[in-house]
Amino acid sequence: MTHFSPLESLGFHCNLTFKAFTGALEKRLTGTGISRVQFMALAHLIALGAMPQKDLAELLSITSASTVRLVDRLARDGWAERISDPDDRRIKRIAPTPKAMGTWDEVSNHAREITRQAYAGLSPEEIDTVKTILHKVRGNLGGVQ
Amino acid sequence: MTHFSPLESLGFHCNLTFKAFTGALEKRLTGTGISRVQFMALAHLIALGAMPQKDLAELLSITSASTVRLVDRLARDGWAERISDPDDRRIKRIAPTPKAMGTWDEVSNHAREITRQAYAGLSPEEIDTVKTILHKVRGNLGGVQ
DNA sequence: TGCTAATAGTTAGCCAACTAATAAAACAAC
DNA sequence: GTTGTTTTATTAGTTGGCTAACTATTAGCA
Repeated sequence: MTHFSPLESLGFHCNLTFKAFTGALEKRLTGTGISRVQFMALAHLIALGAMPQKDLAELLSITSASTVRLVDRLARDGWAERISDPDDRRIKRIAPTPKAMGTWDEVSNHAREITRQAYAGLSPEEIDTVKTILHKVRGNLGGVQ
Repeated sequence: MTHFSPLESLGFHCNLTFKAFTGALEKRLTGTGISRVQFMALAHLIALGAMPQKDLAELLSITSASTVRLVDRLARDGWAERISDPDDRRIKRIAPTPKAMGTWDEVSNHAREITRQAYAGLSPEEIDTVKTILHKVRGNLGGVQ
């Protein structure tokens, strides 16, 4: 019986590729005062507008407990704020600040350039194929689709 | 100009898929006393034998500082030990313990079963295609190959 | 109406990654 | 052979995941 080879595992390849993306993003974000995770949160908040903390957690695929800390840091750094919902006092709606919205065009351009760089020499069909197969793999594993 | 859509990003898909793998692995490892990261470290140590801490760091694609803490926990839990190299006293060679080697066949079987489960309904060619394209993407991004 | 369920957010404690600064040892060059 | 550089491991502090236990609020139903 042969042992498990981590270097051949598709999970390992996904981890490496994810690290390549995040590494490239972090490199470009240095000096902006926005961390990679804060960037992803703001991307959702600006694309979809203010939303309950729970919705943000689902979009980011993290727990609500982790989201508390994340929103703490976003608020501390002036990128987002908690707004109590008058209709349901359990809910804190997370809203991007004017400061965040004002710089977003410039900042989000980094992500678009990384995407362009990552896909160089690859057809849209190839990228779609990868996404489709990864989706199937997630389905097989019973994780997030 | 359209904004960045995180949900369509290949990096995001890779993160989700990686989470699906690690989630499945963590589920199967409950009760063994081995964490997912400890599992990956042991997989390298048992496949290749004892090695300097720096080599382990490279295989896991983490910094040497992170490796110190990881090996601390491996040693604390009795899965590996630091052995000073008599020829170069800077080096601590990390060796799996007999306890680790004794249970590895059984434990590593979990990873093989997860791989089988993940690939259900997919041809080996499709898996290879994904690995090849992800490799190209990493090359484009200038990260770890 | 009032008890019970479920839901949203928080806190606390852990694991695991990172950077920056440091110590110790080995190597290299003069 | 002393001095300076490089390499290996460590420490300290931050970020960002997790689970479990908790509070506050809402919703549902007898």
